[in-house]
Amino acid sequence: MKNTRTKILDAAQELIQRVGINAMSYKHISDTVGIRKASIHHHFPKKENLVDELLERCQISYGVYYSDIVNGSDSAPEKLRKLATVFANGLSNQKLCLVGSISTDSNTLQDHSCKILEQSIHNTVTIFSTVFVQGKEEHALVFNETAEDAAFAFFSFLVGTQIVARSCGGVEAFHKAAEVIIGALEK
Amino acid sequence: MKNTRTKILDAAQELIQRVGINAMSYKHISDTVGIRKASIHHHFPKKENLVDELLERCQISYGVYYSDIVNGSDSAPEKLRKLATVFANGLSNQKLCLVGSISTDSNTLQDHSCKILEQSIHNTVTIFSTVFVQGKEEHALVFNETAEDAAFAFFSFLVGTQIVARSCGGVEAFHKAAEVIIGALEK
DNA sequence: CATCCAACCTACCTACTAATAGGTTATTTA
DNA sequence: TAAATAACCTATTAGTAGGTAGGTTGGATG
Repeated sequence: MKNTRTKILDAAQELIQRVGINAMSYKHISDTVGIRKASIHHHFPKKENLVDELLERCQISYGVYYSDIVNGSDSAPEKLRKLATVFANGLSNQKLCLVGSISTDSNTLQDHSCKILEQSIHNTVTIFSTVFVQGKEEHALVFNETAEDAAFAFFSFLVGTQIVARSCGGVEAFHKAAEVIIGALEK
Repeated sequence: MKNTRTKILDAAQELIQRVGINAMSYKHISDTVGIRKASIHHHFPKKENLVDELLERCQISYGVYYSDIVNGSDSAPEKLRKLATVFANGLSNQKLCLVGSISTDSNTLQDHSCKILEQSIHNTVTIFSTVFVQGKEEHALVFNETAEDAAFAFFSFLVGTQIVARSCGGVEAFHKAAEVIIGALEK
């Protein structure tokens, strides 16, 4: 059985991914988890504490998830397709990537949260860049700039396409867009 | 001299681009414009009316802006670079594309606003797609899928990179990422 | 058994939200 | 000049936000 703390984090994450960080409230979490609002403050005194821990948690969980794909035995383009599928799956549940969702509201975050967010993005890009190093070595991916720059571009593309496709086109539009970009990179 | 209605729209747009639609309030607009909160309700009875009009207005203004670039005499890749520069300029003022900013919070919008948002995205993609048609004809851009799909992918990429780069890397990271994607498309 | 502590509660606070009611002012129009 | 109208105001509403004070419960430890 999950403890209350984890239940709060899970509910908060889902809410942020669906409606954004500013539309998510302790009231919503309280309704979802079945606990009083004040009890959430017992676990996370301020909203920023909750956000910080959420970002750190997803950094670990998604890091492992991405690493599994990145360190597999597929070709580089195939790995990019698998990474895109992770985002497509989120989209099919109307859920955005947590980092992407929070980034949009980054101007309303505390300094400390911004730092963690920046670190989360940086770590994700670092994991992604392995695929581009592999792709360059195997001549399966062709791109200007460094592998890190390419990984940053690809991650940003996935974040943006998730956001735009949720409003217009859905999962189908997402997959076509991914095929355009991955196709362009592997020529 | 701008009339009050326009001043309200301008202030609201700037606020949404900076902090998102849910962190923007009539109070903020009132402080910015120097008018009472109730007076904003006189012009825009509900917040959704303001958002709707804002989306329609930006559809026209940005439509013209994009069209100027798209219908110019540059090569297709050069036009993509100019479109990217529009987003880079917004980013340098910490401002996101209005459509991108509102899309992130699309799950908290009224149905009618969602429809207009969808239409705005569709129109933008239609304008962008002209460049990809040109690029294919001139063999300056190479991509799978249709020109519309490629335009959708490119627009989504710009939206996402603006969001991610604002949290991590800034304008410099944006330009490098744009070079990766445009470079990949023109090979 | 006593006390300690985490977890959770009720009850409340201040600040802010969108929105409304109703009055004043100034400009335009018949 | 009189009526109508748009623009703006003050004052207030009901609801929600994040956050706090202080009490209850129940299990672990001395």
